[in-house]
Amino acid sequence: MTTDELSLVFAALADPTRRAILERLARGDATVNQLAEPFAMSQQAVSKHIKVLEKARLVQRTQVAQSRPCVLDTVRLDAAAGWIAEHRRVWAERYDRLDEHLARLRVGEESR
Amino acid sequence: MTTDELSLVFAALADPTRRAILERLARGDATVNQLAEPFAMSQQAVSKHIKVLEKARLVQRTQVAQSRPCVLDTVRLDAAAGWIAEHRRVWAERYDRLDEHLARLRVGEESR
DNA sequence: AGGTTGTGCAACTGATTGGTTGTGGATATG
DNA sequence: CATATCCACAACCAATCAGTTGCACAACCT
Repeated sequence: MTTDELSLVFAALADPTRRAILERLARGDATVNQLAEPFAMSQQAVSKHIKVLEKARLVQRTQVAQSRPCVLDTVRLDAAAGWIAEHRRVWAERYDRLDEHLARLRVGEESR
Repeated sequence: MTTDELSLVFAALADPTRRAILERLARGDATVNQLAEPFAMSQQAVSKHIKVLEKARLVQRTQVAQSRPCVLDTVRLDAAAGWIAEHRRVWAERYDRLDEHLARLRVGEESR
C-alpha cells in the first residue's frame, strides 16, 4: 500500500460517522438507506461518506437491481493496523515505559 | 478514549508528514528543528503538525532550556490499533473470505 | 550588551471537507 | 403507463486545513 493510500484509509477513519458505518457493516452488509437511517443527515451526505470509504477501499459496492449494497473490505484495515503495530514495535524496542523515559528527561532538565 | 479523541488520532495519522514525524520519533526523541530538517517546508509548518500530534496525544513535549523535544506516546496509538482490531474481529467472525461472500451476494442477485 | 538559536504566535491564502438542496436516472410495483 | 424507491451528480456554503510570511521572545554564546 502506498503512502497516499494509507493516508486515505486514516482520513476515512477520522470521521465518527464513517467509523459508525464501518461498525454497522462489520455486523453485515447494508444498503445506503439502511446505513443512513440512524443518522440525522441526508441520504446524500451518507452517500458521500460511503464514497470516501470506497476510495479508501474500505468498502466495496455491489449492484443488486436498483440497490447498491456495501460490503466491508478488511484488507486496508489490516494494513493500517499494521503500520501502527510496526512503529509501535520500533518504539517498544527502545523504551520499556513512557513514564520511565519522561523521568529520565526531567532529570536532564533539572541538571540545567 | 472518546469518539472525538479517536477521530483526532486517526486525523493526525492521515497526513504523510505527520506519520514521518512519528516514524522519526519512534527511533528517538527529537527537537522541532531536527524533525523539520528532512522536509521541504518551514519550521512553523512542522510546528503546526507537531501541535496536531500533541492534541491527539500522540506526542508529549518536554522542556529542556530553549529546546522542546518531542517524545512519542504510544497509548493512543494502541487505542487506534485496538479499534481496528475489534471491528476486524467482528467481521472475521461472520465471513471467512471476502471473495466467498461476494460470490454469495451474486447468487442472490441472480435469483431475482 | 549584542548576536545567534530554537521556538511559538498571528494573519493571510488556497484547497479540501462536510454538510445542504435540487434534480434526475434506473429499477421495481400498482 | 404512472408512481414510488434507491441512489448519484451538481452547485453551493461555511468551516477547517496546510502551507506561507513576518514577528517576537526566551535562552544561550561571545
